[in-house]
Amino acid sequence: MKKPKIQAVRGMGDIFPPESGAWRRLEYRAAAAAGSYGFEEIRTPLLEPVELFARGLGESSDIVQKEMFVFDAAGGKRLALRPEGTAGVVRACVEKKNCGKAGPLKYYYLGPMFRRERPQAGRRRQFHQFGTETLGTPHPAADAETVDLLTFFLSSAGVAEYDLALNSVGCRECRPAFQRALASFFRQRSDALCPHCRRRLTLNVLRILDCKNPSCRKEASGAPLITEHLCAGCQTHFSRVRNFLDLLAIPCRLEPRLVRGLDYYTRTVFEAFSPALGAQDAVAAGGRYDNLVESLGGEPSPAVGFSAGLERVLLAASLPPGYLSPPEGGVYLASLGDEAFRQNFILLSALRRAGIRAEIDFAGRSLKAQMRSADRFSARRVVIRGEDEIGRKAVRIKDLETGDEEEIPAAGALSVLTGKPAGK
RNA sequence: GUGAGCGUAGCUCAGCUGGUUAGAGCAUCUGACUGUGGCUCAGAGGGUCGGGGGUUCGAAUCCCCUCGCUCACCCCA
Repeated sequence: MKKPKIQAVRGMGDIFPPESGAWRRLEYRAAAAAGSYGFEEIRTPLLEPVELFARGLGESSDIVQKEMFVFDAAGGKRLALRPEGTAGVVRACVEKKNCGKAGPLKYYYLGPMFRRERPQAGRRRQFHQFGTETLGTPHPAADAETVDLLTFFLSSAGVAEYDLALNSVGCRECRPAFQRALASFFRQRSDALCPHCRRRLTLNVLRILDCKNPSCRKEASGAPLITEHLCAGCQTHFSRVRNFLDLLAIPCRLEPRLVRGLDYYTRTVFEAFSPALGAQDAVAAGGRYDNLVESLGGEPSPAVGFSAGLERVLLAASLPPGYLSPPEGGVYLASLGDEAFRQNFILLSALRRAGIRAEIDFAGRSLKAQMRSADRFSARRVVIRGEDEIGRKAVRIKDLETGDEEEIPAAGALSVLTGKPAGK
């Protein structure tokens, strides 16, 4: 280590094969699932003005307070790497002034997010999320559709075991009263709360509910429940969402203490946990955000969405055998001598352009070494070409599975190997 | 941001209480009557023991600092 070597940024690792293959397949399944539910892809920038997230996620949220990568751009602008996907999608839609004017907008996104946290199992600084947003409908069926898609995606990705929790956090009509009730409840018991939660008393009472501190937990178990303080509208909405989920026979657990980290959620919230995951066990989460569009400057427009952490999906998935197996098949071209290499090089390109996986040795090594390479390449057949074959205007083709070998005219090699008649 | 554990060949690791040229398996390369794979056998290359400093006659082994990784707290997907 003479020269200081350049290393990847903490929490932002590389993905090599064969894992990269698993990623591609996972992303394909996500896109396919979203597609069949009527969502189309939206791609938004990785960089946004910090104010978007500050306003969108809530100034008091941990993400905004300490987890964003922020940069000073030329012209005094402050930019942030997106820590989540929803704010950007909403910003894009508001900017195009098309927030569900004619029916709901349904978009899915897939890509990297950035949060400056200490890496651990299932948590990276650059991680990847797949999510959907449905803008412009207050209908409870939209909530159910989102949850349905989430469960379909998880099972199609190989996540068999998970716990789906559902709750309603009310709206701006009924939540304040509940928060007051909760605050006065906990204030009477503040001695039993951890220091964090004592601060939460004034900052964000709701979060005391999902504190992991045993003592806080104990107190929280006797706390008033949001579900008993919902206004009529929220109550109806919640029960209709549950009805739709029942119709689809989606198993979920009502969790009156489920709270989300982002401030923009209203009414429905849900979260999927995997027992295979470790400390960071949330594999996907989401909910309704009826006020976000408005608070980002758009016409008031109710919306609902979810997002799944793909690293965690991969960790929680039981991958089918062969999921990580390397590619195989195709042709390996072995050459003996420069002229043989040149002729093989031409054939190589033609094979590849015909869609056949093909490889050649650049190093001019022994035939034995090239055969070994062919085997490692998992080729099905090897083209052998040396001085002898060139003299006869032929090539030898060896089948690596059967060991059979035959000599054919060089001119016919391409059509034999592609299985297509010559001249095509 | 806090805490704990760990950093030895490309990979997985061994190196007891500090002591001769730092090892193994896998991988790679070469060879086994000189143009033929997968098995076997033989051999080779590859490490400033994360980096820096210190203790010592002597350190991969002890101490300090630093960088990195991992897990957990926090929080979240």
